[in-house]
Amino acid sequence: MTKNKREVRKDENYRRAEAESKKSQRDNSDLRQIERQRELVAKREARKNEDFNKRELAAKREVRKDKNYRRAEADIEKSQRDNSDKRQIERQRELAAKRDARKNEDFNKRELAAKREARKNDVFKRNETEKKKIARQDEDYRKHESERDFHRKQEYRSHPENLENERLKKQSSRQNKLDIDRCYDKTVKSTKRKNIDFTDHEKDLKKKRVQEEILLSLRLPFMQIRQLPRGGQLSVKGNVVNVPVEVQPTINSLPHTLEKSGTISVKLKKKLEFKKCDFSENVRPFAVICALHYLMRTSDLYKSSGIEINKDWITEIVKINEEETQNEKNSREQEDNQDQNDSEDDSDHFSEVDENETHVGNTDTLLDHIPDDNPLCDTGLTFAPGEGQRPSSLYSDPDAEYLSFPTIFCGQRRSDNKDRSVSVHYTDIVKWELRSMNRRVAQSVPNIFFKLKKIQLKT
DNA sequence: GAGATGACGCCATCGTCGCG
DNA sequence: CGCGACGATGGCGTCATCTC
Repeated sequence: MTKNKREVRKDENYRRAEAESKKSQRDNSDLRQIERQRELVAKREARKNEDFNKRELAAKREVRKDKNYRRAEADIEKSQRDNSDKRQIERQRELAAKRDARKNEDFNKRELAAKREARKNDVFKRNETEKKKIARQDEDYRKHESERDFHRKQEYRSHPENLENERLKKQSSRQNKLDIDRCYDKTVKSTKRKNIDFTDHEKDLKKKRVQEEILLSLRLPFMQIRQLPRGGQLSVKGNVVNVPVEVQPTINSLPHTLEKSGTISVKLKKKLEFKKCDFSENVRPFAVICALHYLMRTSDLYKSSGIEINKDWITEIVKINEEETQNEKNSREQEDNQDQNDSEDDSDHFSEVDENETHVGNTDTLLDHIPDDNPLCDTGLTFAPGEGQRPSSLYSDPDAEYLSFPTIFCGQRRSDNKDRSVSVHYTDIVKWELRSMNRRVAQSVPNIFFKLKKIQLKT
């Protein structure tokens, strides 16, 4: 076929006819487009060729020789330069802003540092925490805060590595605490802790008369204390009988006087039927009830006993106290001058007054009321505490000592051996208490005997 | 086998810090 | 100054181990 065509093309007529038909084809626009695309592709291919590039550059150089073209080019460059100027300005502005920001940062830093310094101040810190506390008193705020914290924690704990971190932290903190505890116990051996127990107690319980103490005790340790024939040493005979006592009837029958120093005579009997009374002393009902009120407020042991005090009386006392605090302010200067009077009071057994009650007016009222109280002294009140109660064993009553001697222990338990990391034997505690700076244990003969019996029982 | 003890995890709360 | 974020810490329940 091809061979035929070649041969045919040799014929001139045929060739002309072919060219003409092609021409007519090219006139067709569709065909032209297709051809143009083909040309573009071909050109692209050609540009990849360096020679073609060189040729193109040369062509451009030729074009630049034309003035108009150059002017146009310069204009373009100028506008580009303007753009770059604008950009520069922008950049400078940014820099300035950054500088400002940095300055602000510095300022902030300084401010923070100042705050940090301020927070080192205890007063400031206390104020801050106080504020937070006040804010946290609000129910809504607390709810909100705990919810927020809860969500935060949940989010935090969703990552296992955080959880692990938390665990490790806790572990190390516990270890630290343990170490400190052990070190502390090795060196100080918990005696200091006991010391704190003692000094924390309020002073007004220290100076209580024997019988006032008995009236308040929830337990009565009955024991026979005798003077030995030679030398007059005291000894205890037989066992200690621990009797639980109901304080409520005693308190109910005590007159609720408002005078602080008013005294009444109280006799204690083993049984009401008996004629002989074992103890007889003048007692200040005010002091007794005040002490009971204090014990009820502070002591868990007394709170659980369920004693009720007349509330009306308390409110009246509170009123009086408020008035007295005002008076106290007024008469504080005068009080210094009353030291002589106080020393006189101390020498007089019956007018022994608590430290808190050293007011000008008290001595006066005491003097005023002595004649009034005298008839009471004759009749007096008689109690038989613990009558009809069943004695309980010292074994089964671990709180007996605290309840028997409220003036020594102020209704507070000693810290338990469970709370100490090193257990301390009862004898060590007794030794410490007897040797303590505070002589109240050493001066209480019944308590010494009580301790003796307890140790004998334990061993 | 019962209770004592220690380690641990989870949660709530608190004090402190940073930011707007 | 007030609020939110954050870390420290205490309380409580649980489990494992020890002791009698």
